[in-house]
Amino acid sequence: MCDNVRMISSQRQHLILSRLRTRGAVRITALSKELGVSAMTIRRDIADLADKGLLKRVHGGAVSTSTLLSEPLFSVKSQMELGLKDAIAQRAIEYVSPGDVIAIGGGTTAYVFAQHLLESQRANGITILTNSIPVAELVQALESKDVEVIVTGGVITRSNSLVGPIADKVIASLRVNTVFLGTHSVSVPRGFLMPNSLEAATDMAMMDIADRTIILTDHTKWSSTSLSLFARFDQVDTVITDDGLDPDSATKTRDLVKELVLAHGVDEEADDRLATA
Amino acid sequence: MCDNVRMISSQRQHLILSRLRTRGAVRITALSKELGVSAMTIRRDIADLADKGLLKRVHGGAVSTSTLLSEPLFSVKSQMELGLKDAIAQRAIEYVSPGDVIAIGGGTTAYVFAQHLLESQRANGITILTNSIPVAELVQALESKDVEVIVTGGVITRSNSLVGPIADKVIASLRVNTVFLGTHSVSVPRGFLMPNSLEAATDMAMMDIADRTIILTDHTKWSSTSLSLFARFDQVDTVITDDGLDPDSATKTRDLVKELVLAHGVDEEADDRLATA
DNA sequence: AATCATGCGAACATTATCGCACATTATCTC
DNA sequence: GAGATAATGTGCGATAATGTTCGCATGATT
Repeated sequence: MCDNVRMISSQRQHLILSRLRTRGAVRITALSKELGVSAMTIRRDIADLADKGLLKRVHGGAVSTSTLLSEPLFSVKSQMELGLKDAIAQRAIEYVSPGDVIAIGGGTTAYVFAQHLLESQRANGITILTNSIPVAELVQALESKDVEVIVTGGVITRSNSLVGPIADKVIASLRVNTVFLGTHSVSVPRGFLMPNSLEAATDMAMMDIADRTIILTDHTKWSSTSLSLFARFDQVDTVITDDGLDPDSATKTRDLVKELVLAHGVDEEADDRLATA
Repeated sequence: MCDNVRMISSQRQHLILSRLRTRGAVRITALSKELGVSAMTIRRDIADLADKGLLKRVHGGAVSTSTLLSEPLFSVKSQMELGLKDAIAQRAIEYVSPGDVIAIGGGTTAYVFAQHLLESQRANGITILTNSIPVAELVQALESKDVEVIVTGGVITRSNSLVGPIADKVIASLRVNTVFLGTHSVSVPRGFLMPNSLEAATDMAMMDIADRTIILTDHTKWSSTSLSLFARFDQVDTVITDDGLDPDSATKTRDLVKELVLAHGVDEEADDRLATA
């Protein structure tokens, strides 16, 4: 189709890595067809990248060495405590059933949750409402799935979330089973806070239309603080965090929220998913 | 673009860097055609810039030094017929004034237009309403100083556009000076068509809120056809295409539309023209 | 286990790109 | 304007990237 265009080799290799990050694995035949180059060229590209240790060669293609080593859609920040976010995401998936209509907010934690969700079987036939551009693009990248995505619209923020009156109005006209939100900080006993008051308002709008609210947040958020409160503890059904949370905060939080889930810590078994690919 | 005007080296080098920022990589052959200078000159420019550490030379062109870190905007499809789309985009920029509120639709042609617009000075203080996720991300990625972006929301399509009743409703609540739309096919004398009727409806919604409608489309669209009509010729103010359009279609189209602009494109046939001239 | 399909990689063919040396053209200076 | 100087274009052999062929290995299927 686009045979007349040739990409620079580094562009190809970059795209391969990009695919690897979103899909975890790539096939040589598929890449060859998609990029309009011969399979041999793809092999050579993959060999180069393997020499640099950026991926792992397997029969028929390549898999990523460390799944989430580099995250294209987010800054370096998301590389920290990635194991924690993975663990949290894995637990959160249990709260989704096939056919559900869910909402997913902005931020890296919610994004990692979306990644795990879409790789699992629970994503079958679900509908996702989101104000996060990365989440929307993620679903688009995995076109095979039976997932519908609705984007809220609104003004775009530095963190690639959509906020403002347009977003709030769109959200208000819809309804979802469960909303999954990240948070910038947790304040005991006040609740959950965001640095941006517009984002806080959009999160509130999402909670208003949801039967159930689930907060996804790693334990470091307990020690930071922010400007705008978007949810009190009694408005939240479940808080999912990791077991790095100190016992004192854990007990205090458990008294305030209906359910507190502690996902098991820093794990390196992220390669499980890749082995099957 | 302005092939008959010779740019001085610093202008060329500035443009190369600018391309690099938006696309992540440039190809010497493409730049040579686009700028109307020999490949050797481009090589010397790139060598200069590489000496200053402003880019990295690779076989066939150059890549941005920061391309290793982030390049989510690039897609293979957007490189097709780039010369034509670039020429069209450059002409279209003239229809934007600082401070304008404009709407930009989906598709690669509109995306390339957005790229050029944001590189130019005309983007100062403008507000962009778009239903294209790539366009929205583009503005975000460039950290364009003085540009506000509003995303329509809606259901996401294969082509990363947002459509459906939500998009239409959001659009209907706003108002813009000018709307820039791509099209899948041009039918003389019927009008402009899209393969997806939801996208057609969203394009119509954008036209409804705009004082002026401008269609951006390369000449190949005259020879294809689609399902859903979204605009008749008399509803459109300006059609911008490239001079690869055959004279017969050009005259017929000129009779139907208020203004037809033929941008001087650079494609395969351009070599023939240069050789004979 | 036998068969078939697919993927692999080495060797070679092909094409595109590179960069030198030099010709040409533009630009500047007086 | 004439000459000097810098910038750009051109031809060509060398080089790198990519494509192709084919024998062999691997994985899947029955």
